[in-house]
Amino acid sequence: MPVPRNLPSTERRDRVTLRTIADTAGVHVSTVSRILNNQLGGSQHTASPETVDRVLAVATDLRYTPNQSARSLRTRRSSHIGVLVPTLTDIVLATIYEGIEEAAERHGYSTYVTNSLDDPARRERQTATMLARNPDAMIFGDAEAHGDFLERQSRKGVPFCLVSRRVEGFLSATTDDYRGGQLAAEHLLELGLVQAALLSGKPFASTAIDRTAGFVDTFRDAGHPIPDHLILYGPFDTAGGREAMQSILSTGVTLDAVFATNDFAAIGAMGALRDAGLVAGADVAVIGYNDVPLSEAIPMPLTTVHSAHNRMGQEAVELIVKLLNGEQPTSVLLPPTLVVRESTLGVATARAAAFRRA
Amino acid sequence: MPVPRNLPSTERRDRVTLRTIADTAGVHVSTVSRILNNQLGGSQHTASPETVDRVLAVATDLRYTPNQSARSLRTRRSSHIGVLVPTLTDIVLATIYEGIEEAAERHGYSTYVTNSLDDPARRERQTATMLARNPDAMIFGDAEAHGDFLERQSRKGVPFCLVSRRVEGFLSATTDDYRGGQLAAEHLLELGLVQAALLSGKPFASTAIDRTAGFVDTFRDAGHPIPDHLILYGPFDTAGGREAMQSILSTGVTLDAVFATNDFAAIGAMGALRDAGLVAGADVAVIGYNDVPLSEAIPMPLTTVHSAHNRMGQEAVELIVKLLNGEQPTSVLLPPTLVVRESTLGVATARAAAFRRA
DNA sequence: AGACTAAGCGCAATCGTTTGGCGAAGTCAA
DNA sequence: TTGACTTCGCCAAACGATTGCGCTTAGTCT
Repeated sequence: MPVPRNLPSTERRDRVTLRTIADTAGVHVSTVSRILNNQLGGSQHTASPETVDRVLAVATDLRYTPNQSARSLRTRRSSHIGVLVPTLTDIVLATIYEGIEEAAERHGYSTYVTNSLDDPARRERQTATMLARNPDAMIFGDAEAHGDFLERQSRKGVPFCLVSRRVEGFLSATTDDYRGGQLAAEHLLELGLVQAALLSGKPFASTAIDRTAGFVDTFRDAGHPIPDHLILYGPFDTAGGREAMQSILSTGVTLDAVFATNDFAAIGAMGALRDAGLVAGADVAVIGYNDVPLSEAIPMPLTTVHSAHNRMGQEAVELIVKLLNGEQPTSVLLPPTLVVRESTLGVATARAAAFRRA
Repeated sequence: MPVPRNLPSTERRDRVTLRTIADTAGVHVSTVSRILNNQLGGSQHTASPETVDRVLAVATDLRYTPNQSARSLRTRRSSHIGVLVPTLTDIVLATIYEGIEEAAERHGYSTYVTNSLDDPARRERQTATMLARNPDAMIFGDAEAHGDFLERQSRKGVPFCLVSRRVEGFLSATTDDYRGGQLAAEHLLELGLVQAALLSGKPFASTAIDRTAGFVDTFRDAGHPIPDHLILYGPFDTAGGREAMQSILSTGVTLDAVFATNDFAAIGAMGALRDAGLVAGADVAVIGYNDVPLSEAIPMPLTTVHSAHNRMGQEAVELIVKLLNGEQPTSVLLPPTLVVRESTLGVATARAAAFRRA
């Protein structure tokens, strides 16, 4: 193998600073600074058009890039936004983060992200680390419904907003998870399915809480209340969803439908149904949440509730930008939509067929 | 809804700087600086034990956190590492990034990440943005086998290393993908399966190239060369894997096995087999790559090649740290392992049964 | 012609840290 | 007592950018 070529260079990279530009353009450093910054909103301190052109030419010629450290030392603004999410290995959060990044870049901010794994101690540590980097603002994707973390955070003077999960009284960009739960429930009820089990999520996350409430309320109002023992909480991934479903099935209940507050749990549940000799989509309708790419690509495409995750991330940044501009934005609540696929469509048909046969 | 409480605070946050500490401890600012930094490697400039204690006490008392901007303005070191990946929504890259983050934090570096989407123009832009933030080093997870990007990058004086994908002549932390391809092939050959199709990945990524080569070479050497028309390239996710498999099946070939260079493509392929009335794992063995969590949780658990993604990320950072310490590290190549699950185990048995019946 | 205005630009302080250099005091030996 | 060293800590100059203030000069008004 040849010698790697990407070693640190010893040669002193001749840095181009305001001074360099000032000297070659024959003006003072402060003039250059003003020209480079006011470019758009030329208000107070202007320079003659010729000077502006000359300086701009020199700047682009020398490929000037401002030293962010110097700039933020002086201005006390960093143009950084710190982002905290439960984990980036969850495609939903990763997608939200992509949206955040896109919007941040558009507004001239750069972001850095870390994951709290929903562990309070870790969250404290990560937040402290982020604050040490002097972000102009922060975005929390891992807010918990209870606890005083956000209270304390809001006393630190760094503005922030929430994304994905909301908490009453704090600015947030989320989707209407209660409505999402309703959509799922209405769909099942329209199909005539009334015996439902529910795989909820983390009990401290508004996403799980709201989706569950929307679903449960709708079933109750329709006259088909869901008994408590058919509602399971937990951090469900595919394996977790499978186990949860198994434990429900092991009680011997008869089910028409299962609603899981995330697609991976739903996929796991489908596995458990299969293990039990039931056909997901024919014997039991399965409905998930999030509409991850996988859910339409699996052998039994999954009915699910779609949310605009990328968009949500972008909205969070828009809120932050408004906040930083001194405006008083209000929380954003995006509408979810139902995506109907095979995993819920076969059951009614199968029932009808069975009925006819009988 | 109550008024959001996370608005920017107007109150001037009284910053505690070296000066604050110096004043309350009754020493000079430079003394404080030295004490806080030399703490470990007290070499030239020492302070008396009493002074050290006093200053340290004051510092922790006032909860001093150094101003990174000022520090990096002065030292020309940012303690930042820039990371570029194809996309964070791929769980493999997200896991690698988590490893990067862990190791970076351990070494006192912080990271920021963006995704290039494997788009050359975007890669250039993102890299420029990152460089403007003066990283001490960079990590590229989206290296392409050809092109002069890395060549040009190495002239910019910012050290870097590659992760996930390797390129001859550049420092990298990867797994032995050629070996991984071999493992997959050997497994199938041992099961007596000789008619294989191959869903390769992006033709410019060393991961796809090497895995493919390892697999193809092994089959060739065993006397069962794989015809070109059974090797498909493309950026395959689940849907893509499904389509690719369909197109192969539509040619009417008989297959013993399919090897996909990523698990999602493999899952898609299983779907296509099912559509064609074939049972994955019984009629056709399916083997994937990466061992993502989903692969063991699906109804037909997937045989796959496991790589230590988190570890790989950490190794990349270790390389960077060595580089920054002036050492000349050599590339890291982690060994993959084969994880055998049901998707390859039923075929031989089914054959034997069929044979007995005949 | 004198006074006043405003455009155009330079001056210098400042943000918080780091670090080479230097001075004062203490230690030790001769 | 003196000279040679240490030890401990202060001084001040950077790093690169921003910004309030004030100095020119040219143009306008009376």
